[in-house]
Amino acid sequence: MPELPEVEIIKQSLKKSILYKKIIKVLIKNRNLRFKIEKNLNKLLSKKKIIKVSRKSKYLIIYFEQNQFLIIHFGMSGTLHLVKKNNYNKTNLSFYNSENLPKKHNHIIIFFKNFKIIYNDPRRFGYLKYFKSYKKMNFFFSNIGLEPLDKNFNLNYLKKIIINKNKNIKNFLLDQKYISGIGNIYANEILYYSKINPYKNVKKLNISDLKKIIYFSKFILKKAIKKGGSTIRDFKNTKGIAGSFQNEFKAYNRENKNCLNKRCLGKIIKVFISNRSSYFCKNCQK
DNA sequence: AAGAGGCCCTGATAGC
DNA sequence: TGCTATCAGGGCCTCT
Repeated sequence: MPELPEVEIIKQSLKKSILYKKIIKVLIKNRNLRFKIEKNLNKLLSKKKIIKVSRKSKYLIIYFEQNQFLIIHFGMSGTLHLVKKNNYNKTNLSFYNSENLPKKHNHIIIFFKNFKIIYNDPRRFGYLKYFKSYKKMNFFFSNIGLEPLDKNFNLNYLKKIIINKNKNIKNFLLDQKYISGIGNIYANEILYYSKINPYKNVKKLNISDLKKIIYFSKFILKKAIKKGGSTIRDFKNTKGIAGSFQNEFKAYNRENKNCLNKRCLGKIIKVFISNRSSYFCKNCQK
């Protein structure tokens, strides 16, 4: 569930529980995520107090005292589970209730006084990374583009980044070094709302196209956040917060369904662009 | 040297 | 208590 809106939702719910709390210890059950997890993560994080929880595009960032940082990227299947020590006492603390905790793939466990946080990730495309200075973290982030919710994500920025690029707009929206935070779901939705064909080369986009992309990427991401993100795979055994934006998809996952634009008689088709499924209406997306 | 595709990995589902 | 192929919310790495 991890595009920008989903990570934002994780951030918001996590923040309430861990802000100003001290980590007791970190247990690494499997270091082999996308990148090998630092062996001494426990040593680095034990007794550290969390002073801020934030997000940058699809990354969750935890700030500690003494200028230290932990980022979490969720890959395709990463989730965080918050489990109270006494799990009979159910409170709002839980992001996912402990009884819905997956049995497998609980790779990293971070212990606090009265609860623990578990990083679960079946496919292991996600990872946690520690930085010992803001400068180092900043360097790590130096090659990702602005996210659409950034106030500087405007016409000038878009004009600047598409210069001399030879790429279709679908791939361009997914390329984190130009625009960050958008994943496959929201790329499809943004192009549908903007009425732009995913195959259209960015060279051929006119000013009106660019304006629509700016407007609708902000609009859709904000709306998705408001709806708690999108939950594609059914978390059947989870009573935790599930998103509802999937109920509002206009293009994604709607193959052969009617186009929802007024007066359009087209159907949504599914194609593969660079191995990622793309859904669009040929009729209105030109 | 920008851009396309392969690949990392597990699990769910469809079709046989 | 079937087996196999395909697909999934991401992005790094290699090759051209």
